[in-house]
Amino acid sequence: MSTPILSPLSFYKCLSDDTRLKALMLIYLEKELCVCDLITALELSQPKVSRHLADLRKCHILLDERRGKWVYYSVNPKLPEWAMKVLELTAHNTEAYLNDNITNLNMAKQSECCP
Amino acid sequence: MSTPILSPLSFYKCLSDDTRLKALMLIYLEKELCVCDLITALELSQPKVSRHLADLRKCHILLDERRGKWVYYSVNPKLPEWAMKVLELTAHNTEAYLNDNITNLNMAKQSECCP
DNA sequence: GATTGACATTCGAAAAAACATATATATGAT
DNA sequence: ATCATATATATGTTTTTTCGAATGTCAATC
Repeated sequence: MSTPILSPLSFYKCLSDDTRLKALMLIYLEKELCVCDLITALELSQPKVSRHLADLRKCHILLDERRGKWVYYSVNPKLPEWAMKVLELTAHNTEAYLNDNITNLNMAKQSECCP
Repeated sequence: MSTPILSPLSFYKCLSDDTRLKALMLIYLEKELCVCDLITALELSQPKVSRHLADLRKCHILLDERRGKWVYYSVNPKLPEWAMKVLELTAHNTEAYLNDNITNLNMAKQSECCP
């Protein structure tokens, strides 16, 4: 029954790293993504992506769900409304920042990573 | 004529420190504050406050204006609209986080720091 | 049950950020 | 000119964050 406590400071600390911010924006825009999608979209090593996703998970911004071999990440719908709106504003005003990654992601979706 | 470029990453890096986030929220809520107000409100040393204000100034989130002996800081009205809305959402949803500092600030305002 | 694929975690090093202290500058008053 | 006050910057140090590489775990398949 308790809503997860998310201090504004820990929220913004999560957004203050390039990998975390981009991963979060992509997941927000796509509703959910698996780790292999993000590795391709961000062009980063698997441990690096995984570590930053863990940060976002630990402060309850993201949820993870294993389905078979893959782990899917999505934005926690229980996020405070103000935080959700911040994500919305950011995602829709950072096209240039995300451009390359979205291109990579679309290519990833057409390949054979995850179903 | 050019609007100042503010990448989402550098914006959120500025918000990811306790001193900077609180100072920015207080300045946003009060329209403008001088350094001595912030020293009292945040209960921090002068160089520490000054250094973090400089960070916020350097990425164009804050403007500074000297009036006599005092330097007043305010939110840059040329901030991108999405960023301004993020400040609005944050300021009005972090009462508990700012509570003590607002109390301190009101006491500061009644004392003899700046006019 | 051994292996493979997808992902997570640990560890030590390197880089970045934050700190306290000292010093500099700018303004107004004496 | 000198001094006090308000603020900024510079410097050396400590703390935090990030990273790559290696290793561990879990589920599916052979």
